[in-house]
Amino acid sequence: MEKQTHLSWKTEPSPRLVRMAATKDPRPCSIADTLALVGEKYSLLVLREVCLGNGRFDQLVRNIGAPRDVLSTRLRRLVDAGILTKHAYSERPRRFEYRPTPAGLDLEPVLMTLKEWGDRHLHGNTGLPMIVEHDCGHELVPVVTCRACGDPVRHEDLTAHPQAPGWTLRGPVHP
Amino acid sequence: MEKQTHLSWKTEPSPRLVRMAATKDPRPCSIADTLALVGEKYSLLVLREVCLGNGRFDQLVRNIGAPRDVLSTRLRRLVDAGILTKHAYSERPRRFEYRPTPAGLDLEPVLMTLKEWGDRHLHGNTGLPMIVEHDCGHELVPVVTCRACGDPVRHEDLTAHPQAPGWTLRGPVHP
DNA sequence: TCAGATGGGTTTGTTTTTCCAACTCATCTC
DNA sequence: GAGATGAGTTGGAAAAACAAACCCATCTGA
Repeated sequence: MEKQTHLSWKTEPSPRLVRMAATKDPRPCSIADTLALVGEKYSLLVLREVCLGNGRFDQLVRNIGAPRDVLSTRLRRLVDAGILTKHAYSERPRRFEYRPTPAGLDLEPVLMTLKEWGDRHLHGNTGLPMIVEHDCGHELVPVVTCRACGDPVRHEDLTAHPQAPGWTLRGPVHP
Repeated sequence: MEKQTHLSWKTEPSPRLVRMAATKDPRPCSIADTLALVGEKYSLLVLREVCLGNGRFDQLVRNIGAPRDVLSTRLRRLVDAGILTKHAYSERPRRFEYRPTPAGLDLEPVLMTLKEWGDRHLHGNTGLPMIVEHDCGHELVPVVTCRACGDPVRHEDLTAHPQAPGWTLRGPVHP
């Protein structure tokens, strides 16, 4: 798989084995691609605030607890990525508010699943910092289901079909 | 809300306005708490590999493209957090494999929603790097639903009920 | 009227992380 | 025994995060 390097080793400058550092072509993957956009520190918290309607710079600083300069970098990136837009809510003095685009709102499922996990595993479902109510009248407990059959998705029911070389093709993982 | 600082300003050493940097008590939130554990660079990709069954150090290095030292730090942290376990798959020579704990597997919904977003918004649902098949026989397209009513969750149907001060209580965000 | 506060950032200097390449060490393979 | 393999660790340079201060236009209250 990394065979091409074998041929050149004999004549390489380095006299000892040079083992490759992190390969430059990692697995092509939508998860990685998404995280490249929103996986930096604070980015998803920005999205959380913005989805809650708290899109002003000082609200973000306060509610997230991020340094102002970092926040300002993140905001630029998220706007560039088409996840947020910048709205002027006042001329004279010019003041702005960040809001989610439709693509940004499409990231809410990520926030919900993160919240679910934290509620379950970090807060034991008691004394939750925030409760989200669904319009059906109940507390929202998000469940990921399969669009085709509607069933909740369990790890054992999944098989990965990688489209690129270098993948291990597997079904259930647990022994 | 930050009123306590008012009184002391007159006598503070700094002659000019000192505006607080990132407040030290950001919003208490399960999303932030979860990200504190798995939000560092590469952590969720480690989980991806491990859920796919590729839990050996060199596989992780190759498939993720992370520096070995960073990976080794991440692995320690994820094991400490109870998200991974380290299994010896060979004595003499001692060799290890990382596997997800049940809590780790519970993070799969996060991976799925991240993948969905990337598939939709970054790859236009064509030429996807990986297809996951559900046991029902169809390609898995994860949909987040409300456990109580079973309906897909839409942003407009949510209302946040923060349990801590400093929150803005809102329903639908869009104007 | 003007001292100070507010909103939305940028600048500057320091501390942490990341990154990369190389190194280790025990074992297995040719 | 020469070299490869797995699973890391080490050391030094580069990049990011951090904190505090600064900026500038506007508004506010005494």
